[in-house]
Amino acid sequence: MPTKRQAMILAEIVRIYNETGQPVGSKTLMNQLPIHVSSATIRNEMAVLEDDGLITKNHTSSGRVPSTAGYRYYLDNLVQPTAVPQPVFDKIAQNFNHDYREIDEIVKQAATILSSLTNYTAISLGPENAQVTLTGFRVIPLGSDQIIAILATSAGTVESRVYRITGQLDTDDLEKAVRIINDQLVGLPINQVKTKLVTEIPRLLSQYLHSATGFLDLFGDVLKRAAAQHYYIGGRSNLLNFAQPDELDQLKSIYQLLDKENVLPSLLDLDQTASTDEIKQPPMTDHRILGPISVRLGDEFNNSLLSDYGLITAKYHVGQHGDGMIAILGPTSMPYSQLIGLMQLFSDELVKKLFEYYGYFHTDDS
Amino acid sequence: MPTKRQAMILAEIVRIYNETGQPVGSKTLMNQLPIHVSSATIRNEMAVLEDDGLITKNHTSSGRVPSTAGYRYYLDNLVQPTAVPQPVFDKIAQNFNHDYREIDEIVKQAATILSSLTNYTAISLGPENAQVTLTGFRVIPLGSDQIIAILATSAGTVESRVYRITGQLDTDDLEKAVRIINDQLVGLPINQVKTKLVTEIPRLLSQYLHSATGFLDLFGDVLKRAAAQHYYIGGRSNLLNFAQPDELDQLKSIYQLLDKENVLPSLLDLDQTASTDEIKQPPMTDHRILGPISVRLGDEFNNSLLSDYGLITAKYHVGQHGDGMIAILGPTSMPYSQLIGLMQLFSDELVKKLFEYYGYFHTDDS
DNA sequence: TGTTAGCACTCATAACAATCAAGTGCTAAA
DNA sequence: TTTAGCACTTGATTGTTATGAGTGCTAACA
Repeated sequence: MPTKRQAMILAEIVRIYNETGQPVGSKTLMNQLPIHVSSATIRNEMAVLEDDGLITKNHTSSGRVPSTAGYRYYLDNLVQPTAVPQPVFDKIAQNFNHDYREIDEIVKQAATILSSLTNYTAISLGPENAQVTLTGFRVIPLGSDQIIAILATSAGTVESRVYRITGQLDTDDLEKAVRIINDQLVGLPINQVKTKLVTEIPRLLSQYLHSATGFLDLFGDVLKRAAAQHYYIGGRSNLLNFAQPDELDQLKSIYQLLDKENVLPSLLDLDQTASTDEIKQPPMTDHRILGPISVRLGDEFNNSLLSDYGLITAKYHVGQHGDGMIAILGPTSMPYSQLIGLMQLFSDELVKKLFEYYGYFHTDDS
Repeated sequence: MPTKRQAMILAEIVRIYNETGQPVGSKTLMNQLPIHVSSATIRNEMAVLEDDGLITKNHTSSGRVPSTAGYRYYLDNLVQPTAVPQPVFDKIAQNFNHDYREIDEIVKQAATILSSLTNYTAISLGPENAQVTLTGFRVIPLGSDQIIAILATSAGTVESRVYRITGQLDTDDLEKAVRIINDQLVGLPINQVKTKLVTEIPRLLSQYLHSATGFLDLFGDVLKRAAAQHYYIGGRSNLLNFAQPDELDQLKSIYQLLDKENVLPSLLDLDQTASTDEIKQPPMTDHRILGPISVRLGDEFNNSLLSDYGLITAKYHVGQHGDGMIAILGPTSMPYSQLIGLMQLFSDELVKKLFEYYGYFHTDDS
């Protein structure tokens, strides 16, 4: 446990290292610290901090750099969120000042704004709710051999997709099947819909239809799309801002990681399995700081590729419409105090915008 | 104009430089060339090639590297497409061996395969046809204040989107408007639909509806989406394979260029204006080689960012369904002979796959 | 006239030593 | 407990030298 003065020095090292990007020496600290002690005293304190594993040096005679453990301690105990400057606030308000027709537009825009404000890579996850129910399913024939399937949920999302009918299903059968789906499944949470889809529904359908498999595939497909987590990544190219030129290979792997579908939710501990199954093991080191915002650093990921990266996540809550998340991916060394302040404000603004959207229509009946 | 032997030397320089990435010296050439001349002779020939601007050297005593003009000459006169090896062919066939439900799936998959085969960034543009006509438009109410608008074209694409009705339009008016659209516009090419939409249609609608603007916006929006060029970029991260570590800034700009919507078609000289307006100026240096494949190099782009890049494009033709394009973006120095051979084969396979898709349904009525 | 051997020259690159500056650890005194 | 002082370490910078790949040119040759 560092003393108060040691903690102050640690915080100052974090601050200066973040500003300059250079290791911090005892002299620099002496000039910057509010207390007046000599550089030798600071050196002694730094030796203790280093013994505690909170700071390291690149070589025997270099300044000190916060270690991952040092950042961890800083984030858990020392960081103070900074107020967001007015121009930034204005920029957020301005960029969010559109009428959105889809939730996904808002979510996507959130990632874009957040990345452009921070110059890091931003990730946004739309609001999700385990209580989302199926509110309707329709199939409309288009021409002779195509149909469009439309599925609506209580979250206000509508998923539509075109399918080609290969002749196994005629129009009467389709209508019957759709009626069965609506009678049996509307009003149920998506999870229950999924389970019923493999238990009761096939039996029911086969009583009325010749061949139900084609239809089940189709419905299952639209359902999967409607229930899929929607996330967006903004400012991918910002990873290049702080990448080490000699680590291009690693960078490439990270890009591929980001592009790989559905890897992200697992990275964020929002693994899909959590919604259907019990949570098998507690999430990894989940150091809570300042309400819904948490930070994951380097070795706390279960992916060694990210050992030099940090991820700031903020969960947000949109009333009965569920929870979502926004995140910033950057180097381990980020201006956390500013970013955490920004994330607090930004998630509030996002929630407002989402409520505004949901406010237009009634989620209960529809 | 280089002599035959000079051309042979140029081709060999291109080949060796591509394999090794190193400047090519006279001795190396002496050993590799099929003709038996001394290195001094080759030096003399190289001096001529350098005077012609076809090769350059990094410093006074280094080997030679093809200049952009050298590549240009090579591509226009010397390159010989290589046959695609069987394993590569198998991989294409294997990766294309799915049933696709949408054209866009095929187009996207094409970019993915092409990038993974070449380790460069691949771009695919779906088939487009100026003769595509509107085949139908529908509006289906969902609940009390949402509708889904569905627009189908003769190209087989179906565009659907959800809109929120703000109360200006009641159901009767909507039905009327949809009927007018179908009566007046179905069967017309998209371009004509667009022009009529701002000329006759508003008058017609206003005769029957109280306020037509909301509906017109809606229809115009879906139409725009349906008529938009669909392209996909695969293997973005491959740009990192050959990027110079000291040019990360440039790389970042290129990533942003790729992410910027609709910049790509203009890059490919398929600017959208070309389809509606007359082509105002002839496309830039469009050196045709080997049928529908052409290559654009460095300074031939109207973007200085790409001065070190090359773009191999192949136009493909899917019968009456229109033309599309696939492209590979890589460094100026690429194994052109192999890549051109690959592009020829690959675009054929893509066309096959697209015909297979279109074959399922009849484009004339539907 | 085209080709070749030979040679001086150029330049990038690597290896090596010398120097410098930043910063540390430790000791002894206050 | 704090501080001044000092020896020591290390990375970065600079200058020097050697090496090697490759060129351009000249003169001899077919």
